[in-house]
Amino acid sequence: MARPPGGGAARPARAPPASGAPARPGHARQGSRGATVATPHTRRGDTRRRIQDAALSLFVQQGYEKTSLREIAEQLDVTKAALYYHFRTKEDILVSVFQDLARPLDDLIAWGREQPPTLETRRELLRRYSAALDEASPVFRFVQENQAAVRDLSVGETFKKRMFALFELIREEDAPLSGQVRAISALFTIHAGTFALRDIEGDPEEKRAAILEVALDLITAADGGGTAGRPG
Amino acid sequence: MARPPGGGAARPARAPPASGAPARPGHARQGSRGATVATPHTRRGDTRRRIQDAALSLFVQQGYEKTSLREIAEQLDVTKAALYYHFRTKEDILVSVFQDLARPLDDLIAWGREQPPTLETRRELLRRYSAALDEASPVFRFVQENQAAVRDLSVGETFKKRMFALFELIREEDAPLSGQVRAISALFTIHAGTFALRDIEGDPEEKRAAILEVALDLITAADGGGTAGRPG
Amino acid sequence: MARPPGGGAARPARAPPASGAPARPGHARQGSRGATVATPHTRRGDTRRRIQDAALSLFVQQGYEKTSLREIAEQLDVTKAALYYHFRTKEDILVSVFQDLARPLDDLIAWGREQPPTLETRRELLRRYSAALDEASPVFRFVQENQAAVRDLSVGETFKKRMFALFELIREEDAPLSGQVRAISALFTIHAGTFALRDIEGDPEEKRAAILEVALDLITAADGGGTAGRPG
Amino acid sequence: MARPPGGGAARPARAPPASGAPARPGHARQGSRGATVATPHTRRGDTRRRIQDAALSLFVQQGYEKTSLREIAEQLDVTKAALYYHFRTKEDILVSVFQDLARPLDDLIAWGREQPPTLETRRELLRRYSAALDEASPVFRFVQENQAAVRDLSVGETFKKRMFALFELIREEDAPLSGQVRAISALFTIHAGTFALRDIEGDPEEKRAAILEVALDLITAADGGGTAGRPG
DNA sequence: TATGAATGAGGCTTCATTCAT
DNA sequence: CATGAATGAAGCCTCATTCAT
Repeated sequence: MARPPGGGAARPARAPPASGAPARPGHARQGSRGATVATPHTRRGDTRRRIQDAALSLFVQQGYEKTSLREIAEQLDVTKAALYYHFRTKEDILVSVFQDLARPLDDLIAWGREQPPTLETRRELLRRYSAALDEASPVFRFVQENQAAVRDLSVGETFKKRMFALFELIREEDAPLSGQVRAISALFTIHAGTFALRDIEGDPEEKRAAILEVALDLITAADGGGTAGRPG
Repeated sequence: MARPPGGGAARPARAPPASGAPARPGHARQGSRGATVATPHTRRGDTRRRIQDAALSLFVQQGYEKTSLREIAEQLDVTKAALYYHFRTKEDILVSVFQDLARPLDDLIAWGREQPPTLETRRELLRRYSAALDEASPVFRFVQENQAAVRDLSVGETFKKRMFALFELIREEDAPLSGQVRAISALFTIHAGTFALRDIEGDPEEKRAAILEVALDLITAADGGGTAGRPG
Repeated sequence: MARPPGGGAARPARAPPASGAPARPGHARQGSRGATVATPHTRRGDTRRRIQDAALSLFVQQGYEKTSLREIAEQLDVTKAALYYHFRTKEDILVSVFQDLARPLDDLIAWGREQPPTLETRRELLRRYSAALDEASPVFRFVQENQAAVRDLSVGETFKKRMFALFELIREEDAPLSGQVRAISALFTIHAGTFALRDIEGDPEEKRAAILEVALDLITAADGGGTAGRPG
Repeated sequence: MARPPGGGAARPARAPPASGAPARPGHARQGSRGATVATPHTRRGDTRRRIQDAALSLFVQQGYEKTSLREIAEQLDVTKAALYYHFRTKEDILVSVFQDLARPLDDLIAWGREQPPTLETRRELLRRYSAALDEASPVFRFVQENQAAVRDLSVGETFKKRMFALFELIREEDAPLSGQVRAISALFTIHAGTFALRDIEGDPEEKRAAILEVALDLITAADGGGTAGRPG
């Protein structure tokens, strides 16, 4: 019977995306692939990827619930049935996008666990998180704006776990409550700030720097103890 | 029919149901009514309110898109058509809930505009915002978790405007970028912190205090300038 | 129990519209009553009439099926329930309008039956029919445009019978087929011509005259026999 | 999905179902297919056509508004959703039926425009119109009986335009008013006569002939001027 | 003489999904 | 590698109607 791939693990033989190699940098428009080294075949076997791209793009634009498979298919000029050749369900598309795009976060957490739990580690975590956000931005934004929809999707649980893990790495276990809050706040500052500042004036790079600065201050103050935002 | 109550604002003069008085304090659980003064609660004529309560409750639990009018009706043991007697559309239910529940935020903004733009005013704004959040929490949580769904609902625009107005009051117009970020961050700390800390240990009142403390520090530091978290 | 009148025959005591007196001439806009002698009470007990007027007006504008009781009620600034105080069903409203407005046609048929079946009688029937159409135009137009909708309403059967009766009076029983067709054609010319020529140029009175002239010619030719349009 | 067949005109190149060829002659009863050349009628792939047939049949029987998609679907033993696979809306079904069936009228108009505007042309137009009516009868009858319903459907405008075009061809531009009326009357005689005489005695072919004769007389008289119905 | 509240049926439409080809 | 055809469930909404007050 038709539909060999589709499954989570059982990918078709062709081009197993394997570890983490091609990384998909831009992810900007549908069908985007490598940047410098142009992949020659314009549309050959990359349908799966194109679906992911289109789906994410629409999910981000309109929300998960409000995006129908019809729309995704239409945007790609493919039939709905084609989507089902590549993915088992609508949720599966989302999951697959996450598997690819949330890796930076996984890597970050893995890295964090290997470091000593010093202030500098925590600061570096924030720096790296900020950078990661810049890259994988769509997924994060998607999660932020679709919390309710995503809550009882497998992806929701996954994501929550990761954020919590990150939080665990960033806070100082036995700091006072205000310290914990500062840690969370640092995280949120990066997270939400990134999106909130979009609508506001200024050079993107400068803005990112400012956000990071504030977050670092927060974490530093957290370390110092309750004297709020003042390490010294 | 000629004048169903469902109309936006222009309610008919007669039959003034809850023309502003009882303010609905808790609104936490479905069907919750007055706290101190026992409202008789005749279960007749309060259907409109019951719909609002049930709807909000479900919207918060499952998200706006995933909550169907059928569910709302079933929960109230009423037909769907009954909902349509009281409200013109699904969105209208949401809007009406907002009209009632977002007032604290409006009041806060109004108050803020009458004050001199001093640091102390900004601090007081944060304090009051924190208190308001505690009360109207469901609506705010709803907005936070349903951003995508709410984006192209009239309610979305409204809410965004209000948040922006609040931001305008809280930031110092010509502070450096990092100051602006700190202002936003203070707001988010209260906002998101309130929800994020729910899943975490500790006494609610203490947590609120800690969150507020951090936010106040942020705004204070913002005032001091770029020296991040350190006013002096 | 409420709802004393409503029924077809059992009208409330107040102002039994009785025979055919007030005739309702203009029927132009909602609430129109006598022309010269202004009825003083602007809105007292005439609700029944106002409903009929509004209903007919909407039925004509939008069609019977597409006009809802809500719309009628809204236009009168009354509740739907009020309509049900005056009429038992939606169809009843239509029926009542017909009862009042189709009388000219009944009278015409009655008159025709008392006359000798001469050509001149037939010609006079057409003349009077043309005049009747001008007055009761809305109902006729309504029937013409809502044939499908009206077909299985009691009103449909009634109307069909009347038109057939008129046809019987106008045709010459044992004329050749083409004569019969000419008779029908004469009727249709008046009927449809009245509506079709609306969108076209010219003075209304002149147009009516022209239509009548053609119809009279047709009936005259019909009388002459098969020699098509030539009496002599 | 990407390209459902339901699209208005721009059908995809492949899968050209009925791209103009078989013209669907009778279309009288539901499911009727070709007459002389036995179409295999595999009951597979002809669903679109079957929908059109069933729909027209029901539209004619009960009227457009009173025919629900449920009924259509039930009659075909298909789900409502199946209808939506083939057509985008209820109106679309109607439109598609028209596109196929109103062509004879279009052709007639096109032909008329190429002829010199002589009396004989006008007479031939009537003859051909009478023949066309006989064939595409259901659609015309449908329009006649559902004027109100069809008025604000795209199909209504279209049809009106066509009838007006035909009228323009048939009348003599600068004839006196009565001449114009005669032209319209000729059209209506064919149009309405065709339906009105159904309920009446006699051989169909004879009836058609009689109707045509009267119409031709009318147009001839129109040409002669005001002497109504008399060619000589 | 009406209204307020509600109902049950049904309308059109869309969705995620399936499966033979 | 994909399409064409279809389904069952459900969505939002509107309608004519009822009945206690």
